[in-house]
Amino acid sequence: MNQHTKKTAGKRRCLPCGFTEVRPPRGVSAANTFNQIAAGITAAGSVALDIETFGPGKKDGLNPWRGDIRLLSLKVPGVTPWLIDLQSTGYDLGDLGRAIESVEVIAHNAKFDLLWLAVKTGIRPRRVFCTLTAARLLSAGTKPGNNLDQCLERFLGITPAADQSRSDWGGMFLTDDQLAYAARDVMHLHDLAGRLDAELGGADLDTVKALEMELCPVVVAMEAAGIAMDKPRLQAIRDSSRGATKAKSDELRVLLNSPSLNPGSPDQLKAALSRAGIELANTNEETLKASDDGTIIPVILALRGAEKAAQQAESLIDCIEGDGRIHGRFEPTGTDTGRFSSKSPNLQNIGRGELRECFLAPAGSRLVVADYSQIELRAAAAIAGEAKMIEAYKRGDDLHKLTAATVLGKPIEEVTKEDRQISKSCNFGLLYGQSARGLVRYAASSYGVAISEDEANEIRRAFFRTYGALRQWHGESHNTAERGVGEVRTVLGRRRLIPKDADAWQRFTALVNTPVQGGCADGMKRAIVLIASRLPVGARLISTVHDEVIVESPEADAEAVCSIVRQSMIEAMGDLFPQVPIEVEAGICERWSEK
DNA sequence: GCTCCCAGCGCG
DNA sequence: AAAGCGCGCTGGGAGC
Repeated sequence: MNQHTKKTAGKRRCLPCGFTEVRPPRGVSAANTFNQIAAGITAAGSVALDIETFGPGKKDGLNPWRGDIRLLSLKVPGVTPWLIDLQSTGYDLGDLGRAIESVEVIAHNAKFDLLWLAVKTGIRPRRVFCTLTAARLLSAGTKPGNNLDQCLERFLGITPAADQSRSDWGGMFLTDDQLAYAARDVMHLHDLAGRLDAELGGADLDTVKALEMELCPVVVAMEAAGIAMDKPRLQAIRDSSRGATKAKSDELRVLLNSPSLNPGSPDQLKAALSRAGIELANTNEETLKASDDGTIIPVILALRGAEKAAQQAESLIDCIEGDGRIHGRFEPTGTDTGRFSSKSPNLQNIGRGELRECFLAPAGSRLVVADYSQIELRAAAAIAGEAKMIEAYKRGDDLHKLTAATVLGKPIEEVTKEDRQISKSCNFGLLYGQSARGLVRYAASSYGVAISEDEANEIRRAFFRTYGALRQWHGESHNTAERGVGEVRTVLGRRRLIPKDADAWQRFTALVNTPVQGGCADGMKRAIVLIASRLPVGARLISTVHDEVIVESPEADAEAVCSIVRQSMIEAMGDLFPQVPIEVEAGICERWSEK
């Protein structure tokens, strides 16, 4: 019954909705309480965990380098939740921190909570069950919504309560509504995790679940580490790009005789071009290039390029934290296929030019940059059982060149650079169902190679004549798609559901794309886990871009780290695609661009 | 002032 | 009938 009494002073308060608030008055240590909670957690063997955060600015409450944790909510089965006001207790949790590190942590979006804990308290749990990750693995390819309320409702039938997540968690006193909300967030996590775990097992997703849960703390460490930036260089790029943007805009306004034109508006640009006698369906790069007049169009393209660079440089600068580093977020389950997505900022679309030179190793360190060579093509060859490709890889041939030779019917020594470019676009486009028309467009816009549709058609036929197993794999996939298949899996067992309303074409592309792209993502993730477990003290993973990883290493260890990374990548991917040799290009550099 | 969608474009 | 796949960010523009 004393659970239902409400004390206004002192460090513990119990309310009818059932939780224990830990909020010692100033100058009073919370150590004894922490010890008791630690004992409870250790005895339970697992703890459900959630934090509430706040910050001075709008989005600072989501950024551990700019905001603060207000509340740490902990729950073990059979005990009312503990709500710890870290603004009262401070971030040193002593034995409680060690207890949390020693048990399994259950959290919804565990990566978020773990990142804050790592940055603010140094607590780094290793065993994790993320209920968001579990829900996403189950729902990949569909959009049911996987936030905590939606999961509680879908998996446990619990109806959502008032959402307090966006309330002010920085106030002097937290409201009863806020505390009730925080308690509720951890209250059902054990049940939810249990239910999700059973569903994962029932759907044969145990292997991919194990991988993702192992990956979670590794990604947290990667985000916490961040990448060192050359800020002055970035500012110089921003300024010169802004200058170029301004100059090109002015030039364009004169050329088009429209002083008030906003070149950033596709509508306005299209209208102005029309007045100048250039009629276009839209103003994208491809369309512009197709009607290149040699005067106006190049200005537009140059403007767009400068604008993009200025924009990206500016947004990178804004993301640099007090430690001089960018701590981007990697989302291991951010895509339908199993690839990572990246945000805040997106580190997977940094231009290959001077911007990459701004990512560097601090003094005394080196970057070890490693990427898989043509990994998707190798995976496709393995999946389709394409002996011709596999044999070529085993011989160490240049596959793009080989494809060019066979498709164009030339001896391999007569293959030109342009031929190789065309076949490169064949290899990567036709693989996923690209049509002849698509090939024409792709070759033109990506490689600057002009071919006719007839030529493209002939190339396409020749490609599939050469690689018969690929053709057969596509044929089978078409048949499966026509039959209305509802899911597709990678070799590791990762599942992508195909929406009920998908047409046969969408099913087909999902069917050929996911095992390749997703399978490679599985291999990369296995490699990342392996690398993290093998790196020497002082070296750390700092980024990944689909088929590439970056490790920051003390200069003295760089060579050793380089071989660890290369070996781990080959090993991890080779297990999934043993039919085909895996090649990794790894190098040591001071800037990302130098690889 | 805010939210939403779109076009456009960077990457693998 | 026609169709490469997978992302996130930005500014413009519409609507509330």
